Amino acid sequence: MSRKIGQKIWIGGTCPIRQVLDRFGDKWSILIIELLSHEGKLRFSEIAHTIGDISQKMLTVTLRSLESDGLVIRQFFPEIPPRVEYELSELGKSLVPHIQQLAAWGQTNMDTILENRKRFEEKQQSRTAY
Amino acid sequence: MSRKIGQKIWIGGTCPIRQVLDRFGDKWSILIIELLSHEGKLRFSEIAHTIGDISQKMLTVTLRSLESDGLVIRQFFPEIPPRVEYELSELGKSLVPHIQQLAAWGQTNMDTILENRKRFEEKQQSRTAY
DNA sequence: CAACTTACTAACCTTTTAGTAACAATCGTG
DNA sequence: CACGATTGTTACTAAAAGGTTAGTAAGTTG
Repeated sequence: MSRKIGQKIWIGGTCPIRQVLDRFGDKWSILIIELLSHEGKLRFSEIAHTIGDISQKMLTVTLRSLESDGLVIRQFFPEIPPRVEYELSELGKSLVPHIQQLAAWGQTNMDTILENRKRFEEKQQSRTAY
Repeated sequence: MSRKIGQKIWIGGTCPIRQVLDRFGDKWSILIIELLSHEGKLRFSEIAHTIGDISQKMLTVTLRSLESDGLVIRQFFPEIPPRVEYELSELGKSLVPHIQQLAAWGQTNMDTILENRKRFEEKQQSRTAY
């Protein structure tokens, strides 16, 4: 309603879409947020096992960045062996419904998209390039 | 409601969040969809100028993939010099509100996130690693 | 006492993504 | 006849993202 387009408002760090994409466009952040939204508190190894194919390094890095931005709360228990629990902050929780909407859209429409893609590839041969 | 978690349901290509992320997690797709949703029909060069810092190659590649998936309609006019117009399909339009919700969340919360991040970095020195 | 545990860190390597530069195609204009 | 206009393509290169492996701490179990 208020944001004007047409003359490079998109440049720089001010475009909200870019900001969101920069923050959450990586491979794991949104996945972890969704997982925590379902499961509440989880330990490091529980997250690792549930996701299955995330490397230890990427889990560490992603959790640390989520913690740094205040989306996830990390609670450390100085036991042996150590225990760490992660859960969503209120800020993190506030993002969840939007993610779920997007996921729902995906569930509804991804089949169509994949069909379109296949059909497009098939008729690539008869493409009018110019 | 129906999707169970806890045993690697997330693996593979079935998780809807992954599917959406795989499709739209790139640098330009969502930006272009948002732009077209505001401006309606746009020519290649108009998109390029409005975004400002996209390379010709990435614009070509991104538009082609959006077209292939049926999110964008490409209309080619065999003139000299050639003219091509892009606009959102119905499928593409159906995605827009979800993107805008996410953008709105970003506008509301990104400042907080950046503050959190700054504060986190500052007290990194006194971090209890173990 | 060796193996195992958890949640990491650090060094290194590979893969993916995006950017740059050069060129194509075609017609009208100077 | 070289040039510009428009929408691309192709090959090459740089940078970012992510994966692999090894190692650490310190106590518990066999």
